[in-house]
Amino acid sequence: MFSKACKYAINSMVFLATLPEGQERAGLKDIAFATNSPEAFTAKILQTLVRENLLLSIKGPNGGFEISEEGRKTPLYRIVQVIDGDSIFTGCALGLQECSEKHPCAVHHKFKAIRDHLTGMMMTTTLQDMALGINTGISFLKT
Amino acid sequence: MFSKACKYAINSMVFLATLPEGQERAGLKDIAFATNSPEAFTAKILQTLVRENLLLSIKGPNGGFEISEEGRKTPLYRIVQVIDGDSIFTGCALGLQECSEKHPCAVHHKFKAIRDHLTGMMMTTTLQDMALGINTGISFLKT
DNA sequence: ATATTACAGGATATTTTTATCCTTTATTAA
DNA sequence: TTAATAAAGGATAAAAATATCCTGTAATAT
Repeated sequence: MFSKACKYAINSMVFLATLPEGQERAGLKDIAFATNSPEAFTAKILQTLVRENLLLSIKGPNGGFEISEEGRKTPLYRIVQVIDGDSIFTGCALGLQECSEKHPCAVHHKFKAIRDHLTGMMMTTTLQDMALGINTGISFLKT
Repeated sequence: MFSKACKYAINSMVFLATLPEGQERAGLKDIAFATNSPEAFTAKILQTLVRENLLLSIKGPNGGFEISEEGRKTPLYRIVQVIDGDSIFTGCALGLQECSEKHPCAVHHKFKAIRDHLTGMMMTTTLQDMALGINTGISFLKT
C-alpha cells in the first residue's frame, strides 16, 4: 500500500506531533526508536519533510526535529503525496496508462469508489488527530 | 497497490477469460501483447498460476495457456493472494507488526473500513465478470 | 576560540522487484 | 523418427527500494 519510506515518514511525523508543548523537539535517535525505524534511512526521509516545511530541523546540541505549525495541521494525504507521489490516489489498479470513465479498466468503477474512500479518509485525517489518539492511549505508535 | 507481477497476472487471466469457447488457448506472445506486459517476466508469473491450477499450460505446437474452469470462477482476490500474498488485505497501513482492535495503530479503524471495502470488492469480482466487461466493450485490457 | 553535538548530503551497499536469456522438456506435425 | 514449436525452469542482469556510512556544516556550550 504505502512504501516503507512513507510509513516511516508518517510515524515520525505523528510521533513529533505527540510531543507536549515546550518539549516538542526530538533527535533522530529518539524518533527512530519511538517509531521502530532505521535511523539513517529515516534521516533521509525527514530531510524531504523539512524541505516541504512540514518539519523544522535544528542543528547542534539540543538540536533535532520539530513539527511545524503547517505540519501539525497537515492531512495524512500530504505526507503520502510527498513521499510516494499520488499514484495511489489516482493510478489504475490494473496498470493501464489511461484509465478513466471514457476508457476504464475492468474494475475502474468499483475501484474508484475504494480509492475515493481512501482519499477522503486521508484528506480528513490530520497528524494532530492521529497524535491525539496516541496521547490518549487509544492507539499505538509501535508494536 | 498491487505489484507489477500481480497486475500482469490479473490482466493475463482476464485476457484468457475473454477468449471464446473453442479457441480459448493463447500463447505467451499473444498474452503479452494483449496485456502490454513483458513476455519473459509474464511467463514466470503464469507458471505460478499454472501450479495453482488457475491456468492450464500445453507445450508444443498449438500449445499455450488456457484458463481452467476453476480459474474462470476465481475471484480477483485469489490472484492477488497468490502473487502478492494477503498483506494488502490484512496488513497494517502504518507498518505495525501487531495491529488489531486491542492494539490499533492511529488509523486502524478508519483503514480497516477501507480494507474491508477492498476485500469485499475483490472477493465478489470474478475474472469472468471482468472478461464480460471487456467482451461487451464496456472496459479495456490495455491503454 | 574550541570541542562537542546533531542534522545535511554525498557515496556506497544491500535487498527486493522486475526483466531477460538460454537450455531443457514435452508435444505435435510431417 | 525427426524437425519444429512452445512452455518450464535455471541463471543472470538491470532497476528500484531500502539501508548504512562518512564527511561536511551549523549551532551550542564551555
